[in-house]
Amino acid sequence: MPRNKVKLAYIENDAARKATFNRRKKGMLKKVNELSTLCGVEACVVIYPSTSNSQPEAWPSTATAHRMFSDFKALPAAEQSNRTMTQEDLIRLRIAKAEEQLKKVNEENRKMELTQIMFQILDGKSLNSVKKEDLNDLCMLIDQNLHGIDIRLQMLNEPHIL
Amino acid sequence: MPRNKVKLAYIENDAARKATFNRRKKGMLKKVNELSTLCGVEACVVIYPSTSNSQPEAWPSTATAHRMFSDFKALPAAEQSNRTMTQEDLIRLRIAKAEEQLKKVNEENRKMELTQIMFQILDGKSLNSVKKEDLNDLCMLIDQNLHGIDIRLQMLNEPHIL
DNA sequence: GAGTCTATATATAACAC
DNA sequence: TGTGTTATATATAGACT
Repeated sequence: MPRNKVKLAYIENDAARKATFNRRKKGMLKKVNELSTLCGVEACVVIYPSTSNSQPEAWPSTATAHRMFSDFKALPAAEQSNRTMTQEDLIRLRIAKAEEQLKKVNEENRKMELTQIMFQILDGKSLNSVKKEDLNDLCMLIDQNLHGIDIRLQMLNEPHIL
Repeated sequence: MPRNKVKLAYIENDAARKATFNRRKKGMLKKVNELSTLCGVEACVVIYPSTSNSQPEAWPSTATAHRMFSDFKALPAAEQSNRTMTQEDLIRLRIAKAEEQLKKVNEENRKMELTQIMFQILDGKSLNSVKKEDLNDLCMLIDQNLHGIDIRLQMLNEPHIL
């Protein structure tokens, strides 16, 4: 914007994009803090650098996100006069969607956990150390992975497929 | 900051604070979107107005949160745990927000329903037609209303209170 | 309240180191 | 990479509608 007006589009140049990211991240967080201070609200920002492999960044902190959630539960129910059934339906829809997301997160976590256990076993760890409740799920996961390996072997044996 | 330089502190004046909140919220979200577009990152903001009884607000949309989660899947296992907690916290925050709204809607609907029944009875409708499960709540509501009437009668009888 | 206006405070792109 | 400098684009406080 200064010196040159910048087109609002993804910056292809790596160095320029990184520089802009750092500059603007700083500026944006300052804005968030000002809003927070001036207006007496709690604000929380999370950035996921989807193209790089760096960690997601959260402000002011992950702990704050936690606390915001706890505080929320303590809120007194306020008077709302215009609520309708239609609105209730919409809210239920939102809850359902969010719960679905939550389920996905949990499933993904479970899969990660089991994958790690699988690799530990492939690396020589004793099966005795695996929790009983993990074994069944682990079998399924290993089956899935074996299937992938199987397909690759087929492709190696039949190079014309490639 | 323009016209006058504003001191970075909580704005006591209600109207001014509300106006500033709306103005700056808009500006801040624009900054977040620009950062997102220019640098190819996913960003998410939650604002929790701790002093008022309004609901927390989240940006950008549910759809974006979905996509953020999908991107997240592709990351190596070691980096997952940190990200997951933040993501999960945000989703839980949204669920809590929606559930709180839902509770309000239900309470309000229930109260309106009972109030209608109460007026129908005052209008001569038989008590036999009232559902068993409504009777208890109805009594409480009527008690509340009678209490209000009682106080008004007292005030009429003792005008010096006014 | 929600817009519009306008003077001024800030944010920041390019450059240089 | 991370600074600092500077010219310019933006954001926005207060006033008015």
